[in-house]
Amino acid sequence: MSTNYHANLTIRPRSPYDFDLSASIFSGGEPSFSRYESGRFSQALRLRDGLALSRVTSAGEVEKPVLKARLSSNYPLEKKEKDEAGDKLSWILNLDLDLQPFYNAVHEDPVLSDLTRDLRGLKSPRTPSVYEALVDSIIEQQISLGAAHAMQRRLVLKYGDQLEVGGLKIYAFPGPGRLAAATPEGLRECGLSWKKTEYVITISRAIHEGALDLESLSGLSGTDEMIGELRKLRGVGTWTAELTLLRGLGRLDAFPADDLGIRRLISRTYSGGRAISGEEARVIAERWGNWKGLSAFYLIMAEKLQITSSKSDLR
DNA sequence: TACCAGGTAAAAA
DNA sequence: TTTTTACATGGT
Repeated sequence: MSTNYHANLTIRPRSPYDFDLSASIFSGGEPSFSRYESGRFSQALRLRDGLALSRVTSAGEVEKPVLKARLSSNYPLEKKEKDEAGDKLSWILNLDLDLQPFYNAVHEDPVLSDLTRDLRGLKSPRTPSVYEALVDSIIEQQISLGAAHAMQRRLVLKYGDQLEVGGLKIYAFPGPGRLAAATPEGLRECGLSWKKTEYVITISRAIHEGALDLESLSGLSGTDEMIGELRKLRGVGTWTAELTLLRGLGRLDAFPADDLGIRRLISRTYSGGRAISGEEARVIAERWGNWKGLSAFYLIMAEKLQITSSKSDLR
């Protein structure tokens, strides 16, 4: 039996920001670590002294966004912890992102100018760590997203850090130390192929032993340089590196051109349905300048939400 | 029942 | 050097 502590927090995202639209990417997620449902986003946060559950709702509007967060944990949540949780949530939801330069940059593009109007205030989320984005991306290689999500869920439930708060068990994605100590057989039970268990354990050990520091990647100057560093890791190709930078670091110029889903979307919207190669996708994406990755995210969300652009074949 | 799905490394040619 | 092939599971 543990006492639970609570705290409330107000966060002011940079305008414009559509919380419900942006958080809807977490619909159908796992309630015990990351989920959006009925206007509320629940996320387990790893704070310096332990885990906390955050529950976030909107208290404002797209042009004047205000978020209210309620924190729960098994240790007192003072100002320090509240500030820390606020920083983590701002990171995960990308609340400080200024969308205006993106909207200006794609203004001339017939498809995206429609989407930036229909999806105004949409910001792409980030994983709490680069490490989490990398492990997720490795798991997602080649197989369907549904299969990958089932494996990621099993991995978090099995290896993640746990906290029981208010009768609910919450989980944070395991740190490198936990998976460095995992066995191939243990990860294999989560559904990963033998090869992927080897990639994940090797990378986790390198981080745990101090030979690799993914979280300092942001210190490098450019996206291409970061992709080069990530590609040195066994099991990490261009696609995995780009997806990791986009989701884990919020490098919105990183563009996974080889991605099957993205190629399909660009084919439908910009090539009249003709199948295109990764290289062709890369050429088309050049028009989005340094906003290629966020542009891809807008196309993906438009498909997910069945938003059609009158100037494209999207349907 | 097959077959495909947000790739990658190793084997074969 | 370039081209196949094995891999794993969930949905259709």
